[in-house]
Amino acid sequence: MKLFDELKWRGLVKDMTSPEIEDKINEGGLTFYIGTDPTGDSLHLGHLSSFLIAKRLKDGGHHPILLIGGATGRIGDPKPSGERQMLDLETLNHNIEGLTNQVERLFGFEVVNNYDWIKDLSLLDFLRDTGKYFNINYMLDKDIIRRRLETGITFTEFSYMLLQAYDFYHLYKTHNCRMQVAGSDQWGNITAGVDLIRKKEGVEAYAFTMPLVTDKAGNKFGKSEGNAMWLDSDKTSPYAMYQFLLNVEDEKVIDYLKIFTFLTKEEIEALEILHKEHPEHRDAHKALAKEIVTFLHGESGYAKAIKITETLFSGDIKDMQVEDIKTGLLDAPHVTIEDATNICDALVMAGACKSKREARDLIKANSIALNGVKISDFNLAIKKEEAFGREVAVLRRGKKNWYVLQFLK
RNA sequence: GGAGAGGUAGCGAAGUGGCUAAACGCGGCUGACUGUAAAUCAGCUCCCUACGGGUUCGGCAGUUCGAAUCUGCCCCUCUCCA
Repeated sequence: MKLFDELKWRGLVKDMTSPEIEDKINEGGLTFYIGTDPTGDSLHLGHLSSFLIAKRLKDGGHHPILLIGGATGRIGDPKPSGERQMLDLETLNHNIEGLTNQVERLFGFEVVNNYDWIKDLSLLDFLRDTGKYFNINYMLDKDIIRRRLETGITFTEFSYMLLQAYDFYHLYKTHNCRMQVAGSDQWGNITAGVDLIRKKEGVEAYAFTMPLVTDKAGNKFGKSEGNAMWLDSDKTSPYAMYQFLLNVEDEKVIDYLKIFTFLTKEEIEALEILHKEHPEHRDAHKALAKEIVTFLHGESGYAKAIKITETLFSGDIKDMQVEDIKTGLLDAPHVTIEDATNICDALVMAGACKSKREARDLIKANSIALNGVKISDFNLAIKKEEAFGREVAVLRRGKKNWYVLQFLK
């Protein structure tokens, strides 16, 4: 299968600026870029799909550049819901460093920072040399701007598009970068860049977008309990990532295999058959979780995730040995307590609840288990002699939230 | 600068003097059912060391026995006009 057809098959192509892109992609040798603003110090699962496209293109003989928006990050890309909170310089620099290290480690892309060329751009030059190429009506016609006109948009965010267009132009001039790849929400910004290059240089640049990856309900994919699933193992453990992927909706798992893994068409189609015949075996889910966790955290990270999963889901915790519990719950929050600590206090200390009131609510709702046994008495004292090996007790909130209580020696 | 509309819990949205800690929907948490899925059904969802206490309806100051609801000033948003 040719590279472009493969991208199509994986559902990674939404809009293209030109049909020539198909040939360009199949030929190889193109320098292209993807961009991200340093809004966090790690990428998350929502970023991964477009970075993997870049990886696929790289493996197909193209040259990827990652642009980190040190400058554009100070402005904020307009989002539908309203103005962004501006980040201070210290946070941005911290984030840029984190992202750069991560991308170099995971993907091996060349990394550039647009602050390096935008910081010295004079306002007057910018307005004359770039602003003059953009009619306001053209800008107002962009989908994201149109939507924001209802609720309002500052001049600052309105200008974002011009900076991104300028970035593309700059990379064309300095790196002979001819193509940009992004999520579909970036369509307005990237076509602005394509137009700028054409107008200023008379050169055809290319761009294509990928569909936004969503869950079944149409929400952005990659959030658990409202938090992003980070690619950094310090922020989201291999186990947490593994579990998140294992619990993906049945209807979406095959789509995700195409988008997020390097498994071949044949391998994925085989998994699809297995999945249809025995959804309860979750072969597709396991493959998805294995591929991604191994890509991000290596064999050892994957092994760790599996080990913990086996500890927590393959039997009754009551029958476990101390050592298994210790290793199995390595990633869970740990807290040290005294003998006979009250259950509500322990729940708060462990971070399972925000207050004792909430602790009581959860106990009333039959949601709390101590050492595998449901609790109904909120005056209960957690005793050392009932603990595993007289040193470790285990709290569980709901089905999947575990907390380790370590007794003082 | 002028005229009008509006700011209610994470979000959307009722409520226009006491029965309101504030309907309803979404989201979130939890329980049941399952396959650690989805769908469905049920409970919880301002805060708290609770048969109780504390703080809310953009902000401040008033009117009143009593205010999210009335008055004044201020801040913010939207629409139209300039």
